[in-house]
Amino acid sequence: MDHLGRPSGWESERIDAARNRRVIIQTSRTLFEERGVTSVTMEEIARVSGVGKGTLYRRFPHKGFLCQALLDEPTRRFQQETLEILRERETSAIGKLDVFLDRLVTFTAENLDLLYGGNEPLCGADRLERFSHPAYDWRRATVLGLLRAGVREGDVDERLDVEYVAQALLAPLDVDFYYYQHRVQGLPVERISSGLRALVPR
Amino acid sequence: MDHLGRPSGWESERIDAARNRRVIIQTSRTLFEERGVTSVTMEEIARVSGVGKGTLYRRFPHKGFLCQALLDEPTRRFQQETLEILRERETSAIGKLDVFLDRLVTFTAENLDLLYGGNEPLCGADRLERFSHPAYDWRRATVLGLLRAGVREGDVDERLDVEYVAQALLAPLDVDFYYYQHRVQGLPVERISSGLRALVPR
DNA sequence: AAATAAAATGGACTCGGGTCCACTTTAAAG
DNA sequence: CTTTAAAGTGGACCCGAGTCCATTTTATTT
Repeated sequence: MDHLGRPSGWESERIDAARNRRVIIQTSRTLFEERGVTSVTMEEIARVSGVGKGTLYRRFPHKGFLCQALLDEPTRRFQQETLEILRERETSAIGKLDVFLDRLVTFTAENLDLLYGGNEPLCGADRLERFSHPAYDWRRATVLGLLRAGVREGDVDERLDVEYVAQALLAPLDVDFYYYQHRVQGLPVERISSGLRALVPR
Repeated sequence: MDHLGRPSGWESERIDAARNRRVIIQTSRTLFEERGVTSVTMEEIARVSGVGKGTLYRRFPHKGFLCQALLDEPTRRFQQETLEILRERETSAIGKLDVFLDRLVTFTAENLDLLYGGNEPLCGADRLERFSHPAYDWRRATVLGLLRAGVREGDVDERLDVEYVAQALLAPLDVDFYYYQHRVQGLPVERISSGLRALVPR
């Protein structure tokens, strides 16, 4: 079972399991849209889906995984499209980094509710999980690669601690931080994007 | 009652209240040191302190406030000393910003456990609280002031969105992020400090 | 088709966070 | 020294997260 509740690898899913998984995801989507991620409880999702709590928790250890499942398709598309754009030959690494960061900002804005809601249950011991998540790894690796290319192309100071900076540039994209700036302070997306890009050391 | 469980302003605290507050704080300190913030429950703190849960929650709505109370004195001293250093006349604004960020990094490292533990209960609805906390305000205002001074002194590009950047520079100091880099990845304090300072746009 | 093992199920249960409120203590007023 | 009201107290109670496991369903083997 992978982290989105799908059968991983070759092993196949029993039909009752598959049915329940579909029902649970559909129920979650509806409930989340109706009342917001935060105010929906796991108990309720189980009840409305017509399954026991054990069944729900077997695949989705907490609400965050449910949000991830709902974000699965948008995330794939986002990564796909981004990779294609970055494959362009003519742009400089620094230019690509600009594009990448801007796209991350936009993606975050577009999926803010699910991202924010999915962050909620990541509290106690597992709140560091998000830093070892594949999607986060992908971001970090991409930024790191572009920074290194920037160094090679002479646009970035070679003395820069690129490993640190790659991560630090992602910190303002942390969902809570972003949510606060955007929803509470009312900072428009464009300002976040250009502000973030201004942080890239040249 | 202020956010550290102390009587705010002129109103005074009843002696039974004062006694319980002292006992609770002392108990917390001991339990936290013995077993780590995370594994101590509010129930336990109440029980060991010999007070009811209601009494505990009256002053400390959650474990985070307890950690804050324990960090109160170090925080004051830190702010005090920092202000004195920043009052120096000879240093440039950019130089002062360097010092300030470095001090923040050190402070975070020195108090990591309480800071990290205190962040734990900030989950559900109130996880944005940390961004409207006085201590955070102080940081943001200081960085903002120094950036503006930097613009005036000609060291910082005047087109920079200083409001955004002031906040963004604090994002990598977010306790979870810091904890992950330092404790999990093993990044030494000096690298975090110099890496962070390299992010300041000139 | 029957037997068997593995996978899946669901609800009872435990646990801690947090609220509530009837009761007690304090301190100020008379 | 009483009275009185406000402040403080503590434990019963509710709620949702998450675990556990006896039972049921599915898939595979014979």
